[in-house]
Amino acid sequence: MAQFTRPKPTMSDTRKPFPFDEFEPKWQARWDSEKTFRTPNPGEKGFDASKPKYYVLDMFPYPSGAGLHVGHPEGYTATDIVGRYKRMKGFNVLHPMGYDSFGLPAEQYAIKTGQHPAITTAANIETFRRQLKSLGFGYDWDREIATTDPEYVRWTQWIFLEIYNSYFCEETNTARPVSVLETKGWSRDEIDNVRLAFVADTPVWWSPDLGTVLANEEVEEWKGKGHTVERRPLRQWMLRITKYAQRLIDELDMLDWPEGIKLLQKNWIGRSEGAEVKFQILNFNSQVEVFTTRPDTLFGATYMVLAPEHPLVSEITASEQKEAVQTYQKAISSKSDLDRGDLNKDKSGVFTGAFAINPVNGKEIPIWIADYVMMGYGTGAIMAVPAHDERDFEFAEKFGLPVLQVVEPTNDHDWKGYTDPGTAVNSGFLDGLPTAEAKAKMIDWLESNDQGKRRVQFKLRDWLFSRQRYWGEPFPIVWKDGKHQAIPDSELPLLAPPLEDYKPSGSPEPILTKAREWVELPDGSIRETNTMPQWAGSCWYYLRYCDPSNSDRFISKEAEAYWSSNTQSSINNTQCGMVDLYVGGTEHAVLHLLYARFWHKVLFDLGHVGTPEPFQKLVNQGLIMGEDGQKMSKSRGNVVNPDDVVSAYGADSLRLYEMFMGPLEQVKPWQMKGVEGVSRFLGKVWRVAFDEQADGSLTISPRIQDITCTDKELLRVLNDTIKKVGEEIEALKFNTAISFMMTCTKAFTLTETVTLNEFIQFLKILNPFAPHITEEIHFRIGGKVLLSETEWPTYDASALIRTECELVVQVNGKLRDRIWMAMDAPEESAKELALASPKVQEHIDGKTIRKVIYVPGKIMNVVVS
RNA sequence: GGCGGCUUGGCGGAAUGGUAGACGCGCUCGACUCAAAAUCGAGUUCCAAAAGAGUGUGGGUUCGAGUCCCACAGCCGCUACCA
Repeated sequence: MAQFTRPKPTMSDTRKPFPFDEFEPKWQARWDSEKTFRTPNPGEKGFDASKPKYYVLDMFPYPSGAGLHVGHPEGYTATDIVGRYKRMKGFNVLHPMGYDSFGLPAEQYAIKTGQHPAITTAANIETFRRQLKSLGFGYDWDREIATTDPEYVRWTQWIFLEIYNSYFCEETNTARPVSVLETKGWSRDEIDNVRLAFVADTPVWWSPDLGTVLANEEVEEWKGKGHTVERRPLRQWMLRITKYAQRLIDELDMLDWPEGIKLLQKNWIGRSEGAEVKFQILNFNSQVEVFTTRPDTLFGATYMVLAPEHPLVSEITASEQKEAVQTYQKAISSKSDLDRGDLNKDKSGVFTGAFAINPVNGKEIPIWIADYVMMGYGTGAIMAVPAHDERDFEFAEKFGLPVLQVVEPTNDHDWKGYTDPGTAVNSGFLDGLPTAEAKAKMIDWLESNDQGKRRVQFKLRDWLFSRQRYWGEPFPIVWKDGKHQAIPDSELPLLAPPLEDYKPSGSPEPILTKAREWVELPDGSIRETNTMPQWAGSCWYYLRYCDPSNSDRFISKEAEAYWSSNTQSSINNTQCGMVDLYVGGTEHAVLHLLYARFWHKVLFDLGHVGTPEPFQKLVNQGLIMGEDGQKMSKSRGNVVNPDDVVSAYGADSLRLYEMFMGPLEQVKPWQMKGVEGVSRFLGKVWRVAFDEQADGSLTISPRIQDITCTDKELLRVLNDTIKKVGEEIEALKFNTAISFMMTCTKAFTLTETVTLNEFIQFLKILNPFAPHITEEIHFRIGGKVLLSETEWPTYDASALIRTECELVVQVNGKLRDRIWMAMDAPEESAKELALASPKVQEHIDGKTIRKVIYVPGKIMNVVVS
């Protein structure tokens, strides 16, 4: 059990190093009542248009019943430090917080506790808010939002209708309103076929015990939690994210995101270039299209494989193969995903009895079905080139199919199973060409002979956007005469009706169908009963923060323009994302971050927002592990509760510790001893200011004096610290920033006179990290204003200048001596001093000096042999 | 299998190609105390000391490499028959 306790309390040890339990709540109450961190919008009282904006965003939490986890304050403290720092540097800082309060987990929790999700959600939000406030974060609480608020739901639904009422124009590569098509005379059905939100019958992942379908991307997560999923063809709402695949890849280049996350998104979108090839089926009027990235190997295609679910299978299967094929199909459909993919890589398959004609040489090749070909990717059919594809090779070996070489390796690799580029052989008009050229030539041939064409294929699927659950936004859609249509804006928000029983029924019917009175409208139309996934709310919350109580628009033009302005990109000077800094966990690398980018781009295309991307700079905080180095989990009993840390050491200590643990982005283990360490540091700062009397009362230390500082060394350390801490905050290197402040505190501890001005400067730079204790000290030593409302100190560069230095002298790269000399000593005199050193002499004696490297102020390296 | 990340004292971690181990934890010793806690001070990579060795392993570039290049190993994460 990693339960932690305060070091054994003794009779006299009831007092804490500083009375955080008294002053932390006091300052929190003051910030709250004075709305210290309120940020006015353009047009509002107190708005200063001369200041540049800085938008620093946290990934808002899902308010679970478990309350805040120590992982939350990690990112939240980092953004709070940056936000408070930028504020002191003269920015209008937007630093908001809210709750991602819809979703499956909330509903699961409600079912478990037997309470309505609205009640549990409200209670959980209450807990989260209390915990967040107890950590002293400088949020603008007037901007607090929850995705379940009716006013928020209203605009989520409104944005959905914007998407619904749009199509993707291939010419402009942007979304446009479908009204454009109406004026062009498109029919209703034609328009419905191109909407960015559309209804489709597709095989989807259905979970009986959750009572809903899941997006491809969510399946693993819920399976991991022990839920079952099965494949079912169901009628679902989809969002046409695939139309944005290319832009979602290309526009990553403009973002200051970790390269790893960009790569993760690129791989998820999965672009591959190749060709679509048509194969005529022998004795049938049908053709099969395959997608291949290696059209140059077409001459080597010795068989074809269809996915078992491929619609053509039943049509082309020869009667003598029917039984075998059907048996195989049945076996595959009952196979779980795990059997088909993860665990079983053994190739299996059945011959259909049919043959396809290779368009390039007229050869008849057998058509098989096999589960290694997926219906969901490409065309659900492949041409198999066993000589140059591992999977095809394995399959051909197993079933004795011919293997024909068409690529000559460039190295001494055996041609069988050689998959890298080489030189085309046995390939007619391609012979002798390197792979890249052979691909191009084959595509030209296919296109000019109408046998295929160039094609770019993406792994990304359209986004399955509907759920059958209760705790989500209802679709603002009604069905009339079998056709869907939007409800008028005036009816938004469309809220779910109250339901007594929202437990999964085991059928794929949406739960809202139970609310008959709500579903059936007087004019005979019927409400859509699906609800939106949890992602819907998190796709645009950063926009709503900018103008949270606007009842006319999801965000006003003015607020959008101001909070999108002046975003600084480190890559090129283009302004591309709205949010300057976005901090959150890596678990959202592909889902939330991809969906939000997609929605933002649609809104951008439609002219509702002015930037093509939502988040300019992204930083992923590293996971905090348990004290045992394992992932924190209830079952391991290594979970640390932030409330316990706050009551034992105070909020400032928790904040400081989480920042001191190590680099923000790194995975780090929790160490309760480390919290004690930073708490001790804060105690030292406290004791610079105060002396404790025998009776336990505090008096201001007589060392503090309001006079001009003449202590050069103190001035040097302080100014160096001011400079470094500013730089480190900008670089998000909070751990080293804190270590510099520890060093500076030591200097204050050792000096005889603590000059007031210098000490207050120090309190200012510590303030973003430990806001409570710094305000308290400042107040007690006579400060009249809030430190957080003062300006960030500028450092005095002249105080940093050193005239002397300790020059390191090396002989052949090995450290031999250190010699004090003038910082700017000329090379000749420095050399003279260095060579005179007995320790250096010892190592150059009798040898020839070949070279002397001199870096003034740092190092001298004498090279001898 | 693929992709990404990581590897530095007893521990968390510092180091624009320039003194490896800042800062903190822990530990040791000392001061204060009847004693302890708290606090303050000194020390703490390894080796008994000197010499030397030392940033996962092996090479390379360089006057000089934790840092750059090549190969390899181990650990962690994500992904997985993507044609």
